Amino acid sequence: MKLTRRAARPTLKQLAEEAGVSIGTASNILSGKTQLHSPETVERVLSVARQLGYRPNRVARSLAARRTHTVGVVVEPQHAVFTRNPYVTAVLDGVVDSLTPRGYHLKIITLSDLNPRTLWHQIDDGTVDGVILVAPLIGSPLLDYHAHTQLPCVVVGSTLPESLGFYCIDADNEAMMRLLTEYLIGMGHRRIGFVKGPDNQWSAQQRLQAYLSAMDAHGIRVDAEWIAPSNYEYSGGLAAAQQLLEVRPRLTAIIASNDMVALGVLDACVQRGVRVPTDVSVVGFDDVPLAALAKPPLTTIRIPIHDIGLEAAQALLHQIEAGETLRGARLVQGELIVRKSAAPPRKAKA
Amino acid sequence: MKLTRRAARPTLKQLAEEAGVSIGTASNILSGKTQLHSPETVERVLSVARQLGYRPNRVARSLAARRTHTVGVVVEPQHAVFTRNPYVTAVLDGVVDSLTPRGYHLKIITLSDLNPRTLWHQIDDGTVDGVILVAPLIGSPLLDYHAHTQLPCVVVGSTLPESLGFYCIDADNEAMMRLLTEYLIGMGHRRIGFVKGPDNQWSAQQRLQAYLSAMDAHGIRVDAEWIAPSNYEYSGGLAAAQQLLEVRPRLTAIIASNDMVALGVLDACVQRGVRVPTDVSVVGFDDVPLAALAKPPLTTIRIPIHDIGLEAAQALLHQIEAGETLRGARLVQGELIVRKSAAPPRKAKA
DNA sequence: ATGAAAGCGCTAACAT
DNA sequence: ATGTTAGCGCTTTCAT
Repeated sequence: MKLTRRAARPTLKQLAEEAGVSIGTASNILSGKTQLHSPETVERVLSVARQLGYRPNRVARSLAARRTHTVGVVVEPQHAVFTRNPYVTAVLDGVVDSLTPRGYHLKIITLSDLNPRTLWHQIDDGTVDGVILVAPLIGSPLLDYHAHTQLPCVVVGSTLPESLGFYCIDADNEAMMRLLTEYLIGMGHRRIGFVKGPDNQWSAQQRLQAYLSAMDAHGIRVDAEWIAPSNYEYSGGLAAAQQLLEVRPRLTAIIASNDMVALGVLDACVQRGVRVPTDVSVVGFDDVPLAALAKPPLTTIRIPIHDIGLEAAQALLHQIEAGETLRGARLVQGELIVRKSAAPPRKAKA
Repeated sequence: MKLTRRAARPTLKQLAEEAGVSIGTASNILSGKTQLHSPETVERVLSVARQLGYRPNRVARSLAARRTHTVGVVVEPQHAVFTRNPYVTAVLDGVVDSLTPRGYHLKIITLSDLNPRTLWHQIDDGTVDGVILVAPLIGSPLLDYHAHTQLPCVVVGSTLPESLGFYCIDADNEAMMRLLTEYLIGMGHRRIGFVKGPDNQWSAQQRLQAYLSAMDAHGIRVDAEWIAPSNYEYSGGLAAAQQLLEVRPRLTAIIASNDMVALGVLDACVQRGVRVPTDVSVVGFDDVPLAALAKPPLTTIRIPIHDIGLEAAQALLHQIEAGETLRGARLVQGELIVRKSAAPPRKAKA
């Protein structure tokens, strides 16, 4: 047990020398294959490691083993502001919860530009064993994924067409939006407005279609002016509601295609003295944490976003470790959360 | 220009052969040192790279160059739920905005346990060039940082004692809380309650002290029951307010030590029929995006969290690239944002 | 049970 | 201007 110079970080080689074993032996023992060696050797190596403060260099390990134990979460520029994106944040939480206990690490890949020339260098650069694509957009170069890389991948938050060859985990947007629309219809609403999301979001399209088809199924003609666009954010809800509140005769309900938008709609109502739900019902989608805190508390569809992130990471690790490629879509069901922002229309009440 | 087998990912060596140059030449050219070589060679190498779909293996590059171009953001377990932590989220946004344009990558290091034996393996494993410590807690093993690693580091969201040897970027909690308290006092409030943050948060302690000393400076005796604890979250604000609303004679104002807590306080008031700001003034701290959306909109202190994250990343990159070690604290000033949740006490009004 | 040796794919001297 | 070579720190056969 002689004194060790604490100059630079010790390497495996130094450790092995100090312990009087070969570098291969040290490697085995430190990566858990202890049953291959005699108890005394194991003990000696471990104790020298402790004493030296040895820490394996994960970069070297990754290079040699061709495994990084890291997964990348790829975020489109449009989503990259976490502060405004409770959805991405919740997915991230789920991913972390799944990765951490399994010893995997997390790299955030925020695409600065979508230049197809450099895009794949950022994603498939050898530093990750697989990636999670968060809500890729319609028309995104990311959809060309399989033409550019073999990296295991799972998509979250967008249900992509089968033909693209992805494995997607997402809310069942259509079923859930149908449920929500029919909830309102069942209450007696007929003149129901809709604030749609960005045209380049798959989920936005699916939610819109489901609304449209539910209305149609109930024989309700949807006027073009009942539909207003938004950016899926608070500001978009605010603006959209200004427009929808002008419609005459009045809409009795407004479906916002996500909660942030619904919060904007709510505030627009307050600003114009429109009472919710007395004058107009407002509902959201996702059930982000803020939804319950809204005034009034938002009736919405709860999507288990955290669990989706969790499951996505699990599916990815499975692909990585089993070397098996998943395909198709896993549609996760949500549930209607009835709070205070929706009520039967006044006419029906009276 | 013959056909290339698209079997496995091409390596530098293959590329070099294909282009008829040495591996060193190829390396130089692909890492931008093009002026060392003849234009024809450069062109040839680049074109072969394009044609082969060559992507450098960043792991190998990192090992050889001993630079990963990656920074780690270290998050304590207590903060690790992004969904509930607008502060961390905002810091992250700032960090990303600073890193991405500079070609650095981001690794999220969420500590699962704080076992001092394995802690440093997670942080200093060769995969990052430096780290940002997000709001390390009082008593955290992270504070032993410098005894365990030489990795460049900057601390964000905690102003640590100088003696610990860190470079910290943080809000000037004391000055800002003094400002806030004096704003209330200046309005005529005397009986001002305080919802403190967790005892293991530096910022919480600093904010509490500043409140105490501001009150003292104005000759106001603070009763122990005017102070309630919280977890810095909505739920904590809710609970704390229940308690503070019982104080007799009544408090005329409540300072929440951050915005999430203030939102809880606001809701507790609503639940008990206490009007804000008519019956009691409520103020927050941080100015997270939700603060403006609260009912009523929250009077608070704006902390430029995003900029703090941005600056932290910049300071870190500076240390990494210049090899220079920073120390001490950079205190960032905020500003009072007057909205609707605070007003003079009724007595003073009448 | 242990050691020796050949890489993993790249960078960076150094040589030419 | 280009090529050669010695690693970076580790994993993993393959011998012994």
